[in-house]
Amino acid sequence: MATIKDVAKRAGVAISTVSAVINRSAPVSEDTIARVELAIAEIGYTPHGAAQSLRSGRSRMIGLILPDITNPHFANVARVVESASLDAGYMAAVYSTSEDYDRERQILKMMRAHRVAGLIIIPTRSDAEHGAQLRAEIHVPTVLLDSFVEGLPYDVVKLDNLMAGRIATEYLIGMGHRRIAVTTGRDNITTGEDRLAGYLEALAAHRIAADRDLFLPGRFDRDVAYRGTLERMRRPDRPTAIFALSNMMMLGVLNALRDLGLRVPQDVSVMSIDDFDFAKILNPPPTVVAAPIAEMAQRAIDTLLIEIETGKRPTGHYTLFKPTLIVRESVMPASEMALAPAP
Amino acid sequence: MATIKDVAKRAGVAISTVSAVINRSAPVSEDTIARVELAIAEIGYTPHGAAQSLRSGRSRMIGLILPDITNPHFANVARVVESASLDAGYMAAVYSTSEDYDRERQILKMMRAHRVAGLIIIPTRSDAEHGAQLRAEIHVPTVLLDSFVEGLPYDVVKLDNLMAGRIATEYLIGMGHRRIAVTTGRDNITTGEDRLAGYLEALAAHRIAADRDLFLPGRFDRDVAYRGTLERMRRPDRPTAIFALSNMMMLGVLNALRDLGLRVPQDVSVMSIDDFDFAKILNPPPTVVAAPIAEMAQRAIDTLLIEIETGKRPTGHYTLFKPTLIVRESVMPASEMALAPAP
DNA sequence: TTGCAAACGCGAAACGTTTCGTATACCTGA
DNA sequence: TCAGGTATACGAAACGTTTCGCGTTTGCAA
Repeated sequence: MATIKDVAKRAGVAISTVSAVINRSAPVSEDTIARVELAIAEIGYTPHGAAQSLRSGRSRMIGLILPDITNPHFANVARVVESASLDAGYMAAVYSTSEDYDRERQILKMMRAHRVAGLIIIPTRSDAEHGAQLRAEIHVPTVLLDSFVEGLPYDVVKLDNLMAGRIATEYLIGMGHRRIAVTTGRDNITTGEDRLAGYLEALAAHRIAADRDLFLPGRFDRDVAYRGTLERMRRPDRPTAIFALSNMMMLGVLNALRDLGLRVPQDVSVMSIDDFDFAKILNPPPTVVAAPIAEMAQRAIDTLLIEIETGKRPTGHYTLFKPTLIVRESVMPASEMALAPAP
Repeated sequence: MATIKDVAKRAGVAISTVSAVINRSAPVSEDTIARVELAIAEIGYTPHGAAQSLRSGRSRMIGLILPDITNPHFANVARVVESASLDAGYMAAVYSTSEDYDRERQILKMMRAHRVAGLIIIPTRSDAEHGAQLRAEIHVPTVLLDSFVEGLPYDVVKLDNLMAGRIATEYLIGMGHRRIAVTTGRDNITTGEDRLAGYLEALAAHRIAADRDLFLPGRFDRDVAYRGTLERMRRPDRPTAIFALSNMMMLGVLNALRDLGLRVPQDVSVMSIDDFDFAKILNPPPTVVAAPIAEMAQRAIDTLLIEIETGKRPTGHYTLFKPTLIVRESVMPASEMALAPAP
């Protein structure tokens, strides 16, 4: 491969001059610039990234760590981050943790080995212990996306999850539902906790007693939500609506309902948080509270790039995005529901 | 950050000895190994990837270039590649082209700048012109996944698309369908061409005349397939079944059918190629011909890593994977279909 | 004409590794 | 005892850049 030396020789200038042209880092005459650029084009020279980052101490790589690229929500994030970083001249490395701590450590180690310039993390746990671990392993500008981790001084970009939970529940209540089941998230992850808090707030505002018998285990996992729904819906005192705290869990809920022979929304209304592309073609298309994923991801990468390029310390600042209610067909007024006999 | 020099000082050995320990590249006494490893652990040293690749000429990075990470098919590929490369000590950079040639060039340039050790490409065009372009821009071991590009000497890992098209069509014919519409792919992409060829082969084997009026434009795009289906199904002589050549197109077909008030499979049977996770919860769950995506991706990355590590020239070899028929509920015997009046 | 600043270009050091030729110490067999 | 081999450790060069301190040239004012 051609090196800067080859370019210099061909253009008849010093290596340092070529460097100055490439980086526009020192005044060079028009004439010389032209000669150098011609030489670069002629021999098809591309600067050696490793050499650049070694010498300059800046790496032009960023990392994106998320739970699972296979989840459309995260795939959308990846898409935006990837695209924005490419335009900014950075190479993005995307990794899925599968919510496995060892995997996460392995990934962080790799990021460290490659001296990434910055990191965007969608954490899978929010507790202080995990925060301490992360803090010990990360030494670059970092932005937390979607959720947050206690005791970490990084900037945070997330949805107003409390509000999302409240909006969804309010809508269900407004449709006359009183027995609203909810698939819960996981301990130590604020996303779920906040959404659940929003649910409880809405209930309280309408003087509806919260009933722990309507909490279905979910863990943000489709299969767990599936089993939880199956189990609960077979028991008496069935809820008239189910509120899934995430899109994956909604899929599990829908699946379970289908297997039970329960129709949506005639037998049970369903709604969830976080829209996704395929939602529209589900049957029925689900009513959801949607997050502006693309804008959030864009904000995260913008924030990160600014931090990297200015060397500015993170503010530890929250950016909260507002959710939107998207009404489709998976919820019907409680009064109109079929008086289906329990199976 | 700690450097190898710090480790050497702390362990009381030469830099080259530390290097030998890290890479197991030269005999070092047990005793020294222990001292060095202790020092590494104590100061939390991680080798500087850029320095390593600069000096050694090997980069421990690979690139995965695909059309769109947001498509579950490709997300699954990414997952496998990412995971396997991590375990092999490589960092994977995943990029979506959006089937945009300028984007692809930009990505390739970035890959070149970072001197990736190898590339896995899911091409968006198969023609010789594109092949020549790629060939000019790629100078590292490369594996072509899913499709292939004319005139490129790289190894290819793909589905037996002809067979997939044949199996799907045979199944439909076996269910008594004679007027089978097909959403076509795109020019210059063998994946679609081969699947279509399989369709035609099956028709011919059963002495059913192919009818160009049953070819719906698809371009592997959901929206195009949507519009194509809408347009065709409004005209007389409707097909009794639609064969979508990819999962995304199937989504478009389903969507169109839904908007037309046509039931699946009572009014039209639908099937497609390439299963995906959400398929199971669609209503009805679609009958598909599935590709073993994970195994294919695994094979691609394995092949690539071998090529990289052994420096072996690519064989230009095809690895063809066999598709599997998965019968679910979107196809019914033509004889049992509702005699729905045209809307 | 002279002096000085600005503009431009150069050379060499340094970034953190790997690699290779060489040095040292020890052991073996004659 | 000594030559020669083996095992281990060392030092320095090199990878392709960026950066910085210096020269040289040029333009302009006095």
